[in-house]
Amino acid sequence: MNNRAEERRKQVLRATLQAICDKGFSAVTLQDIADYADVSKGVISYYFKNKEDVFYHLLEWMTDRIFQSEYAAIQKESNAIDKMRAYVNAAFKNPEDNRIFYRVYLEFLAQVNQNERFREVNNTFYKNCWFIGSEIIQKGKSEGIFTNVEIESGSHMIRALIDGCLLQWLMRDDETLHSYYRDNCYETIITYLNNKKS
Amino acid sequence: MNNRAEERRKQVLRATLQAICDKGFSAVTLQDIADYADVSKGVISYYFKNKEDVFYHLLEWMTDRIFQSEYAAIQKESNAIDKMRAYVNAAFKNPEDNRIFYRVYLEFLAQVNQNERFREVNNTFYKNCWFIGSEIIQKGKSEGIFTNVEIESGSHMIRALIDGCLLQWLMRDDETLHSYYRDNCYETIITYLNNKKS
DNA sequence: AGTTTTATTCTGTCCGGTCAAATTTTTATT
DNA sequence: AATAAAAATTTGACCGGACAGAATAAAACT
Repeated sequence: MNNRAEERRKQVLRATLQAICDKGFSAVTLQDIADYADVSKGVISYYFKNKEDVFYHLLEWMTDRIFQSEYAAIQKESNAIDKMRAYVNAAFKNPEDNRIFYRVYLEFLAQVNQNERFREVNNTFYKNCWFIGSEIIQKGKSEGIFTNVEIESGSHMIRALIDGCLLQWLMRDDETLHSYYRDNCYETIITYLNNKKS
Repeated sequence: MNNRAEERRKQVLRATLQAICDKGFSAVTLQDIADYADVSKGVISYYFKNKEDVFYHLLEWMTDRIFQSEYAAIQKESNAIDKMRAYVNAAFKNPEDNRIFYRVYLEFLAQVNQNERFREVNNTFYKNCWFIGSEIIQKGKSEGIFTNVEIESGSHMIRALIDGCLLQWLMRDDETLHSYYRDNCYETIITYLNNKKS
């Protein structure tokens, strides 16, 4: 069935994610992916054009999952402050899985300069992130807060801080820092959004 | 002479920097480095233990240069606000060269999980960055400003925002955005540091 | 001449992608 | 339902090419 193909593809992508996390982007071979997925090498070529194609679809799948999860989180809340909290929480949720995700995402980021298709996927992801930020700021403005923040640049700065915090957290191999960065990230953003111009 | 050796090493490192920027970390071969440096492959083996050793020394050299340049910049200024401005300016100075630098630095960051020595170099770099942030916040406190910011977490957030902005700037291939990110990064940090707790 | 430095060649390893054969699944026929 | 035929999927051996590092040769310097 068509279903089988879809299942296999997912299986290969999940295997690739784990393989990259363990061995690093450039060290992963087709054989590694096949081993992690418990299939033979030929299966990968059967369902994907080539290795680059596997990576491309993995990046697409990952960034889409991150966005969907973050967007769903803010939609559950009704006011701007809660939405902001939910946004940061979503970015930092699930420490163990998240670490794998962002570790691999970072490897992709490094590849973006060498690969036009990766760049396009990432640009879409950025636009989605900024969209979330814009929605929150706009909601805040409609509530009479966040009055001194520009929507566009504000949404850029929000994502910059989230990414910067995630990066630092990723680089410091200490699980206790997870909530530290999550909470400080949130507090810092709120302070920035709430600023009263002097 | 010893001098000649030092010169050759620098030459190889500079070539490696350029090669990684053009071709990507994992694609760079010893032959590439030799070609960029206008020497033969043997030279590299003569001055470095192996390819990984070249990369290690390059990372060390790069992160040290970034720190030295940023630290020198804040020392030229006398008050906290000016220091902060100088810090951000230093991080964003020299768009073209900087792009190469940070592009390659990003590739190293992605490798950090696979390489203990890289991780150590980067940890040192982070500590240096946080040190700069701490100095600025402390100076501010001694001037009676930045009163509501903790020194440690504040220095973490400052670097997180700088890195996040640099990352976004790097990913968006538009030279006009350089001053946009530099200025917004600075404004956002100052807003955060100056916050009046309600 | 002897030593250091540079250039070239060699060698063993590994990898991505292919493909023909084997296996499994689906469809058609009786 | 049983069987046969066809289609889809899976396998792993294989090939050509690329690379790191070693070995060797040549040149430059002292």
